[in-house]
Amino acid sequence: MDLSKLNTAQRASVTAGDGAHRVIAGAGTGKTRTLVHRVAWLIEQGVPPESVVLLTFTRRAAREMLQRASRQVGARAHGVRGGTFHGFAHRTLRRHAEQVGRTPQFTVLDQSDAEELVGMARTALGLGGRGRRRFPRSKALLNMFGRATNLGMSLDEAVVSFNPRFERDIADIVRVRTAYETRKASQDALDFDDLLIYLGRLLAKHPPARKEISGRCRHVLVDEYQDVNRLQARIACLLSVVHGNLMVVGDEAQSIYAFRGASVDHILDFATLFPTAPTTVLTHNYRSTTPVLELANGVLDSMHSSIDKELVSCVGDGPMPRLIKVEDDERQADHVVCRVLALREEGVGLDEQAVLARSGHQLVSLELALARANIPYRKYGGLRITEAAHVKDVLALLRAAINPADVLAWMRILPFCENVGRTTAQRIAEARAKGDRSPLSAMTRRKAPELDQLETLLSELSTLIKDAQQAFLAAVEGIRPWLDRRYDDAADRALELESLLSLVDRYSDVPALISELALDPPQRAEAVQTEDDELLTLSTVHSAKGLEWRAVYVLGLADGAFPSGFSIDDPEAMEEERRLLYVAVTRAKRHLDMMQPRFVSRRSGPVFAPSCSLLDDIPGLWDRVVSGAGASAEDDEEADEGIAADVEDRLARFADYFGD
DNA sequence: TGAGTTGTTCTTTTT
DNA sequence: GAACAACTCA
Repeated sequence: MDLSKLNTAQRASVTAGDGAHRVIAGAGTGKTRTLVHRVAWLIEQGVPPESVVLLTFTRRAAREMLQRASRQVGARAHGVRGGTFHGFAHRTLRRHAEQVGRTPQFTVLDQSDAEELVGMARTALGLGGRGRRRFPRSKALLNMFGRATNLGMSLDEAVVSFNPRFERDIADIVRVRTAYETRKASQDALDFDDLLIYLGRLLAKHPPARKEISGRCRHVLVDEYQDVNRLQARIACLLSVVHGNLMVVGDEAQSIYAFRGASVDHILDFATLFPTAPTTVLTHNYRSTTPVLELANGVLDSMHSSIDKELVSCVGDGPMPRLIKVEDDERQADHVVCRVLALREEGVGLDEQAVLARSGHQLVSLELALARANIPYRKYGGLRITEAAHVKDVLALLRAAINPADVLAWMRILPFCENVGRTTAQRIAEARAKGDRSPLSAMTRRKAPELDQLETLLSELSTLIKDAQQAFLAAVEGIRPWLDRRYDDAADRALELESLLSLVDRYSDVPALISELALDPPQRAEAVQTEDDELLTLSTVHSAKGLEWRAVYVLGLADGAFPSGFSIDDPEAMEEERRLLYVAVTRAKRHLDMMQPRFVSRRSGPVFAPSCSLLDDIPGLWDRVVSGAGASAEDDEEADEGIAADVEDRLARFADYFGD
């Protein structure tokens, strides 16, 4: 194996001996490369690949790393167990299901399943109703439960510290959670948080299970350690408790998941847990030019926390980052489209360019503009295919076929049939969950002949569970007549379902399909086949973590957009916004355009955004960026027209309001 | 009891 | 723009 291309610090991490080890790796300093070589080196030293566990933030990251490691040491690298904490927990719990009160066939609830189940528990307890004072919605409730578990605090504490306005409702909130737990147990399901909780509990409280599970983890490597929460940090430690080999890699300046309980404390306090553990710091940046890093360092300087490291470029000089003021979303989109095409002319391919935004919906106007300009793109952090209603329908069919206790699935598919509504669906679902196998059509009061069709379809599906592709095909065929009635764009949806078939063949059987899709739902864009191999990337900043492009555009640098309106009054949240900006700008290798609109779009319409506090707080901003030419003269004319249109618009509203 | 309509509220980032 | 509750009518 060739270690000569690594620098001293990287090599030290790669060839570190046994024990605990921490690597602090600034953006672009070859963190992934180091991990990849570490894995390869371990294998070359004779460590059995299946005793190495590589925990990453996304499954994509794990796949990529193992691919690269296999270039070093061959196919053996694929024997390494890798994936997300949730994926690892899922696989482990399948083997220990009985110990956590489930069967090995348990279902994994994704976010929306969990929300629905909380909603059912909530209404069943009579906590809906609007006559009474406001009670949190199911989404908010699930959020509270998640906060509590991921931070390792009680639900009471979590409500008091994060949702004090619901303090008076704590008793009821606790009741909902108890009911939710009961429902999950009775339908043999675990939600995302449960996967971590139960694995944590198993490791902490069942010594034989711990011995078995951790015994198989000779080396544990954790990527993006700055984004683990308390529960995940605990799991990482417990997994390595038998052999004592734990390597964590991260960058405290890139911690961007506080909203789900992540805390930099875990990487910062590593030395408290492992006093003798060495720390390696990677500081040489191989990704970006000096001007890009000057700006990144400026963002670091604007942070209040004491992150004390400057990135030094090993790439050299390049063009200055540009700050471009535009009028609004549309002008912003137009500018990006022009610039993307211009750079492409200069030889920067579409696949070397990316547009990043704070939230997914900020990309919408750009998508329209790209479509008009015929620029092919791929969007990350947008809709997942499993969020599409018709996909959920098909999956619900399959779920009901493999697990009759899956009340959520029944509640989704039963009302397809004419004369079956919520009430009937609920009655049937609960009866089935209790083991009642009488024919569906015998369980209603009204006549619902379509229930017989449904029953036939389900029994057909249950004979196909060993073959994910066949079963999916049959489910799509079976659901087609109902699609027409449910959706006015049924034809498009049917087409999309057919195109998903190619995606399904990577899963072995139906249970695998269901749980893998819940844990790692493909982006909707990924599912659609395109002939273009050169695609522009659109992404949220969160989903761009760990990636890099030659040219990067950061959208919506204005208070209310980036930073998010939710963060502006909260110093802690603003600190996270700064880290997000840091992540965004450090994705760029060479070209960086930051867009600052004067108006940001809200539901209620455009809102004037006088400034961007994130930029204002960067010391010496104007030494670090140049003011970009917003647009050509002819574009300015259009901008004037845009403003004139605004004035007209306002005048019309005034006239409306004052009753001219 | 199902089906369809209207009004209110909240609106981010992901496994 | 979606989720949810409350309403109406058959």
